[in-house]
Amino acid sequence: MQEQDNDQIQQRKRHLAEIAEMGHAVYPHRFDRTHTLTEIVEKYRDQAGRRDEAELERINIELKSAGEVAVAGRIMTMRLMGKAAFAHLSDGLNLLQVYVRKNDVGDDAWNLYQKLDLGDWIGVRGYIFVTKTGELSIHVSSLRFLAKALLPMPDKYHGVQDKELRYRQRYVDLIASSSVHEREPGELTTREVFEKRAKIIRETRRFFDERGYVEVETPMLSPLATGAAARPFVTHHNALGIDLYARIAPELYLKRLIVGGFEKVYEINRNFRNEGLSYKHNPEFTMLEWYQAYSDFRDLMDLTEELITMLLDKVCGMRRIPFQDLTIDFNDWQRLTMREAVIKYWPDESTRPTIDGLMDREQLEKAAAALDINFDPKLNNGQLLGEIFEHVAEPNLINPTFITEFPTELSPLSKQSADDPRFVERFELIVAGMEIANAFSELNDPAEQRRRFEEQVNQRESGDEEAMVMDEDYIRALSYGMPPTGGEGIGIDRLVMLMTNRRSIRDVLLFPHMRPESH
RNA sequence: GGGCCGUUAGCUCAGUCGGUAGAGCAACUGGCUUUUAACCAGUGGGUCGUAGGUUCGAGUCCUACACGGCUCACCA
Repeated sequence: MQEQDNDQIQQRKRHLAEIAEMGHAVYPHRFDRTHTLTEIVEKYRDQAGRRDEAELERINIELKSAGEVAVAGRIMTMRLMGKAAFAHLSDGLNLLQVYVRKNDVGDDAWNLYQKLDLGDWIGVRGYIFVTKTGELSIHVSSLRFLAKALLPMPDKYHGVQDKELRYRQRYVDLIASSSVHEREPGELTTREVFEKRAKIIRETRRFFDERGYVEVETPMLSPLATGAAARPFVTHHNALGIDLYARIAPELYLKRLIVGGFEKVYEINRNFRNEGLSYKHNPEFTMLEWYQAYSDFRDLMDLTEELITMLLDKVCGMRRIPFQDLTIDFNDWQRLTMREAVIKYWPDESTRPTIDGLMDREQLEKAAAALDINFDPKLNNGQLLGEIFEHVAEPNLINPTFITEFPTELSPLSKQSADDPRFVERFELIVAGMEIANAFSELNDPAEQRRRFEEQVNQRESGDEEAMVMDEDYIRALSYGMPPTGGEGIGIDRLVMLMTNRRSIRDVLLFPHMRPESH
């Protein structure tokens, strides 16, 4: 707006000045509606549609007798025909046509109408009718100016195609995508994506609330960044004179609450990780975590299936959903151990390792070499198996699959398997090649937890910046006794991606992180 | 960080062999009282991402940079 105004902006400013000269408030304070546009559209949907003349007349007499309504919205299209005009108003979700006729609104309103531009906000009063082409409309009797759009609207047919513009100026994307004509069948508008996102979170809360979980809030800023393997953002607290970290996970705080006697808690909130951006990574992302006493990871698998199928039923209305080129079938839940998955998806018969081989250093290195994986020789066996799994199996797991039997080295907060201490009681849920959930039977032995932390500290000292740090207070909490507990985290953004068929996490974040604009 | 692609009017996009910039929407003028990607006639609108270079001449070729997209790496 600082740079030189183009002809369209100048024109719009002129129009605004002329509206003011006509005596209208150019930024009025309120407008009383009887309905939202969506309410009208939904209420009278059955009346719309092409009909013969007599039938149409009957319907319109009936609609007119119902009296006037008052609605408001942003002007998305305008068609002027001499002394009458049509326009579409938008409430962001739905469009409703209005019909303005000079004879019916009078000269003042008609003159005002001449000064309106695409994108302006107006309120109208009038009665509902159906046009001869069958479109539900409002026959306007009076008109009120509500606010000006000083900047020109995007192409009404194609909307905003430039992804950078869509992410940086989401408001423009939201305006334009509500009326874009060119859309794949079933493709959601930007607004609809975020309505669905809200519904997913709402229904998730309801799910846990109904089951007696208590929603809690734990620190977003804390003196230690723990609970996950990731690099943190650092900030400084002036009054205390200490550095604080934006949390990378709420895990250890939530388990302290289990120690304190909460039996079931959950939290839906942001985590922050100072790492790269990708189609499935954003530096801040929304995580659902919950913990429940007297449960183990098997209970959590069942609950996860229940939660996600409930969300699909309510949000998508089906359990077989399209995702990019794939179809994901949420009626088909698989359970595989990590080693079984590696063997199942191993690409080449002649080099395929055995189940036992995947626990043997020499065999693991041979397997990694066969896959051309460049691995750090400092990796331990568990980490190497994890690498191999991610290369061979993860991208191939399309339908929801619980991967179990994680190596203990990869899982410093999980309880070991009762019959094989090389593994922990943990699963990850993989869908469409993405990690959606991660859960385990929580390690509640403070002595063993200390040993695991010490291993992490050693790894950190040998250069692994993502290894965990020692958390003495957490050990102290566990020393007061934590009952057997299961805990899980679900990446909400990725779940929203699946349920709205969006390939990039940026498409399910209203304001994704971008490099700042250079001016 | 590497590779590939993109950046032209407010928006969506063309631009041939290097020869001085095009369309649709939007805007402006006129016409039109049930249109709907309204229509008909006419008009205006450009530092071609930025900075250099090659050339008689660069939107077009070369180099660097900026921003973005995709992808690989990283992110267990």
